[in-house]
Amino acid sequence: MSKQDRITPRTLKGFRDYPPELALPRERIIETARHVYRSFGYAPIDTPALEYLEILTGKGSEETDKQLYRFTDHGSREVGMRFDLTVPLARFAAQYAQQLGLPFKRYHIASVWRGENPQKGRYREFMQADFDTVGSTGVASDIETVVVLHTLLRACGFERFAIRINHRGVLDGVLDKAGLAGRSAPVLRALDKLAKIGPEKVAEDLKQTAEASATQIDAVLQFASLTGENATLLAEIQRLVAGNATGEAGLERLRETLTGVAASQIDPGGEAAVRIDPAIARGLDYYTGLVLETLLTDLPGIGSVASGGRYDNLAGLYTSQSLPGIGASLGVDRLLAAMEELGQTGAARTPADVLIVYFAEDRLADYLRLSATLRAQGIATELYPEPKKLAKQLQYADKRGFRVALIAGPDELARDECQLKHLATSEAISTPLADVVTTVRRLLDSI
RNA sequence: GUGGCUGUAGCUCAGCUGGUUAGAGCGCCGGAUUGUGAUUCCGGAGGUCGGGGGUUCGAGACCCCUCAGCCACCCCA
Repeated sequence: MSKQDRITPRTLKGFRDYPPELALPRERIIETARHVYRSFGYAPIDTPALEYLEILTGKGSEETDKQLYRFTDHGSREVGMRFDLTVPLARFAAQYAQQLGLPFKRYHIASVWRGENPQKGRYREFMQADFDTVGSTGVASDIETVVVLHTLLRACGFERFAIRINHRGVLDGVLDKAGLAGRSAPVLRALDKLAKIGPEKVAEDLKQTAEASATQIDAVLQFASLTGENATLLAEIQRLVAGNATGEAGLERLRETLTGVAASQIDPGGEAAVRIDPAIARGLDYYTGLVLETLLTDLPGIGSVASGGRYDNLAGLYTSQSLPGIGASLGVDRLLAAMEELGQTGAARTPADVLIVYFAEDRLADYLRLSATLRAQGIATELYPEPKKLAKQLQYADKRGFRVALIAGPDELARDECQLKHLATSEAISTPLADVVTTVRRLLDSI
């Protein structure tokens, strides 16, 4: 093939490749999410990447409709690629409601697609790790959602983050009292931008998109600009929603949620990580109760890495059965981008801990036996594939991020021993072959 | 989708108002060191200047188109 005919290897805008040093921490996030979700009793499901177009359109917001990847398949069906995992859950729950039984708790870790312009932490193909409880309206599920997110972020190695929570009922109450009840969608959308663009621009926005009066704008901004400790906020909000049933109910729910979170003892240091934020509204139309977003303290600009909320009737478009639920979604690839930016991805390019040096060509059987012994005890072990010179193999071990090199040349083998070299400190110790597993394990534990 | 900035070696970047054979640091390969990597010394390889077209005696630089990244709008994970 001539040079001109050759196809340039490249990836589509907004789509990315994951080399080992990225795929390794990415898989770690996925495994952590899976582990945390399962520990709370959520069961895995999976659904197709492609759905009938009618399943997907008109569900998230008009924006998601615009971003939908859609096409006609080979059988002339109008189809679309899922843009989140919540809509497929709604379809799934409606379709199998009879067999599933309620409440139904599921997690779903999979890729979704949105045709929007990419930025850092914002891709056209990205993975979400969702967990939801369908069929329960109790506050316990609200509490659990916050607790799961907190546990998950901690398990991913984050200490500095804030789960910001709010309640749509409170928002509705405030809007109702201000006489803006019918215009909640544009108002909430404007509110959502408060932290980013400031009160003046939000006011302008409210005036234009929601045709709000000066008094109305004032009422909304006064609410959204509230800051302080959760207890203070609860009291302030109480004042603002007083006399409005929806608002008071929402506030009470928010209070119960915070009390429950405290009882869950996820945050022994206090309430710092879970905070009421009156400006959190969420653009998605289907939320009706608790709404939440998670921001990383050291990288707020990348946006929410995990968010969600309560929806009272997600499956209403597919079934007459009422299927309320609550859940949240971890943005796996956004969190990964944040970790990259913060230098938290690590440098390892191998999942194995031990590299066995292929030292003497005629001792391959010994090396294979040693490899098998270590692996049988759960120690990930790679045997170098060729009897190249020692320096080469050690260099390889170092570059890939192995922690221990096992060296067994003719001298060591003659004494039924091997050498274990700790790559980071360059310390080497000798150990009898019979003890190799315990010694390696001790070495790895000490690192 | 709209607008702005950017795109030079594997990586980070330099390259003055267009002027000979496009540079640096790091990395990579080889050797000093045929049983010990990451340090030191010596040598070496590596560039369609994102891609295509145009202006010009001459383009990495200027113009147009295109692809990609980043940022903003919008929206969100």
